[in-house]
Amino acid sequence: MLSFNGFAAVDGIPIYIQIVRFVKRNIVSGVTVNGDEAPSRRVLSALLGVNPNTVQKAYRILEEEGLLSSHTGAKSYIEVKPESVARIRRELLEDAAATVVKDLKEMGLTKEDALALIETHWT
Amino acid sequence: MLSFNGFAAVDGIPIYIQIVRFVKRNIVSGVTVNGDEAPSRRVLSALLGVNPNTVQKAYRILEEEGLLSSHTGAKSYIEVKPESVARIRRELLEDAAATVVKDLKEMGLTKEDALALIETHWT
DNA sequence: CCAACTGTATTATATCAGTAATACGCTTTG
DNA sequence: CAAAGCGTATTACTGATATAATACAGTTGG
Repeated sequence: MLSFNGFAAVDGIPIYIQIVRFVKRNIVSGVTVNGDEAPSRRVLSALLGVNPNTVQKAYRILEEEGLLSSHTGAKSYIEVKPESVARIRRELLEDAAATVVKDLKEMGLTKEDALALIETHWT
Repeated sequence: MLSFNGFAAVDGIPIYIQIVRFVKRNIVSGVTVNGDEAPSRRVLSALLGVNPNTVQKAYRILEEEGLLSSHTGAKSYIEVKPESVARIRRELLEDAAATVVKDLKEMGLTKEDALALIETHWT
């Protein structure tokens, strides 16, 4: 079962986007694998304290990206094809790297400053 | 004059928040210093292609944080007290570091993976 | 079988970000 | 002084996010 342990919503970013990202990251990390059962819309919405429609919005995006298989009446399952993982992994890493590099450079940090910062903040 | 060269808005995050962050980062980096003239609401809004009210929202926040001095009819100026810089610097760095560490760990990266990623993406 | 659960759809409402148009009073500059 | 530019305020509108209440059809387990 796909677990949402460790999911902590940040405000300012739409919840459904955060759900999508969380699932993608867990696929990339290998925590979530092909065939994993996804919690139902109703169950997850109750767990996260959001509306079922918000979860549905996230699930629909995952389905459109070929990462989730849904059929009326039946449970939903994570669907991970190897090529998807490579694509998503590249996508997420590029994005995270580009963002942090842009942010830290804008603050005038050198590469060494940046590396040291990550080093000391890695828990 | 406070320059917005290098400002590139990302979608998904409110523009006024991005303006505030951009100014703060430029203060932290020393590019923007005490007494720098800020572009008027109308000029900056035209430059960024957004509504004057959006810029006003950002400027109001900067003013409330003691980083901008505005008076009806007159130009606005950046107001940087040394203690502000230290505070903002700490604030922004902690935030950037915490975010990237959280993101990369969620994708299953080790500290070494993360450092290598930053290293190769630093331009 | 059938009740419980599933995915899916619809409609209504509230809030917020951002746009748009306009107005007013103050400061600065030629 | 007067015009241009400035900060500030107000109102109305759109679109996106999210909630809420239902409803319906398909699947599944006891």
